[in-house]
Amino acid sequence: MQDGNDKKDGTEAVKGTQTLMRALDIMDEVIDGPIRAADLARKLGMSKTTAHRLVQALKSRNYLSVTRDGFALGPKLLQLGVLATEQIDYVRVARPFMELLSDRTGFCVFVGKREGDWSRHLDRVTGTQRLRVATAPGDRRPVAETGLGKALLLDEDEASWERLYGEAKDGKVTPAQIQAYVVEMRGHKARGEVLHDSELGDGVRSIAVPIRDAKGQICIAISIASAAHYLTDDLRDGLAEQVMRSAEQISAAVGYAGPR
Amino acid sequence: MQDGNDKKDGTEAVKGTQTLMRALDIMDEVIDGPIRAADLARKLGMSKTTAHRLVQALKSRNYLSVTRDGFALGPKLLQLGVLATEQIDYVRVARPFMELLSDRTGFCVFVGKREGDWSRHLDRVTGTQRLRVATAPGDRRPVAETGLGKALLLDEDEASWERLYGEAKDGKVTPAQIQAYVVEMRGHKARGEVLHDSELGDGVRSIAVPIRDAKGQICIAISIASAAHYLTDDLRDGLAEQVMRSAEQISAAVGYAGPR
DNA sequence: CGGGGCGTTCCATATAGAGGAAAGCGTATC
DNA sequence: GATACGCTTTCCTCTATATGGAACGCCCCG
Repeated sequence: MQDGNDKKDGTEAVKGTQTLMRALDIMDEVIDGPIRAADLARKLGMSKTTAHRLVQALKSRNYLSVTRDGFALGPKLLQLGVLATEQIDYVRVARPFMELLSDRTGFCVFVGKREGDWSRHLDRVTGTQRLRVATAPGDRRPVAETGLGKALLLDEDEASWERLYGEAKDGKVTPAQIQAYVVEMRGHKARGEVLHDSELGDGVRSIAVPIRDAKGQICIAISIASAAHYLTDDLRDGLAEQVMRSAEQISAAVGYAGPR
Repeated sequence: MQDGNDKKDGTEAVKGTQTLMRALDIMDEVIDGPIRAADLARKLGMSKTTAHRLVQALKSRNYLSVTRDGFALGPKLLQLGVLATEQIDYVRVARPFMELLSDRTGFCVFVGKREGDWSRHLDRVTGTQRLRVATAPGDRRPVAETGLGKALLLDEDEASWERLYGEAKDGKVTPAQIQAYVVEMRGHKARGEVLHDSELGDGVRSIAVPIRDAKGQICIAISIASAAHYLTDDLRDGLAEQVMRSAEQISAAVGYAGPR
């Protein structure tokens, strides 16, 4: 967080663009629902004249539309939204955050997406630790039995968890095992984070968190992984916190605006 | 087409917003895919400095993102796109165009959307003619057997046409009838317009055309309707032309950007 | 090494945009 | 029906703002 180009606070960033910035401020206000020009002027501390001029300009370009109770988001945004969806590359967006997370924690970092009943590894950043987890981009595993996969499932209902777990185990599961799995998933869901110990007996442990797109849907997931030996219980909370923060940042970067 | 707020040509509209307009021009260029700042300056006839400043400003607000080969649409647009989708009210957008169409043709104008295997009438404008078609907003009919419904089906495959037609007729159809229906629908699809004579024996005839959203999908349909007595064969082409033009305008107004 | 492309910074200038004032309009209030 | 309020819209003046030229650092290519 020591680099200076944060824009958390909001307003000052590039100088020499007052008009543009004010117009974009207007867009931000309109996000919260239709609003009248006079209210915009008040809220944003500009004259009615200015608000009016900007609003008219945005309307003329279809960024805003006029409704009975003020200005609302316009049709141009529908078009841009669809095109942006096509242009955005989740992996590329996630990359810098993965590197940051790896730098801070030292662990390997992975991202993956769901493909039907499978989880596909899309990218990884090898950490600084000697021990590396071997899973390579492109690998596919049953979605119910990896940390990344379980994070991708957090929005599913319990029936799906049961089905996918059963299928991952090829049907060789007892009702008690299924029940235990569901209980475990409930816990993950409640915390918004998955702690997973590999069932392959290789002692690999991972912490995975889902990433949400602009629609609020889980689109990919991020995880850190290492030997359980390194990823110890007392480190767990701190690390989980960091992974979740990274996930939140990536979610924001792909357009997620928080639960609404 | 005599109203003056067209913006086909492009640039001049509201004065006193050069900066904003230039920034939006940049957005329009970026729509066509990633582009570098220097190219933007050339294409839009501004100095590199200006292009740079605007692009940085847009990036700082996440309207643009940086990629290997230039600037691309940013994540903010994903968010705005989703929200705009929620805020948009197709009926309200369509209303003025419906009134215009009714004024010009004198016929009743309807819009409706698909609900599963049904077609739901959403709004209507009563024309100037004495004869009025009684279908009221809220009415629901099998999607395969109304003009509006058939327009909503133009993107479906032939298997769906067969199924829906069969279900609308409650299974009481001969293979020959089904075949005739499919052939008829093929014709409608090719022309992008549906001419429909009511099967209720009330002599009602309609011309319906689909309206597309930003994703290119058919979201609603518009139709004009009257007694076959008024909506005669020699009027048909001219009227169909007008309905299609209205549909195109509404499509554009809800974000449709043409086939891509 | 030198040339051409790009992104970025600096600065003096003109001009674009801010905001006050006031005119239309529609809707509430009495 | 008269008066008042709030919103939109237009006009106009002045200066803060955005502009573009010049110049720098960087990378790639020949």
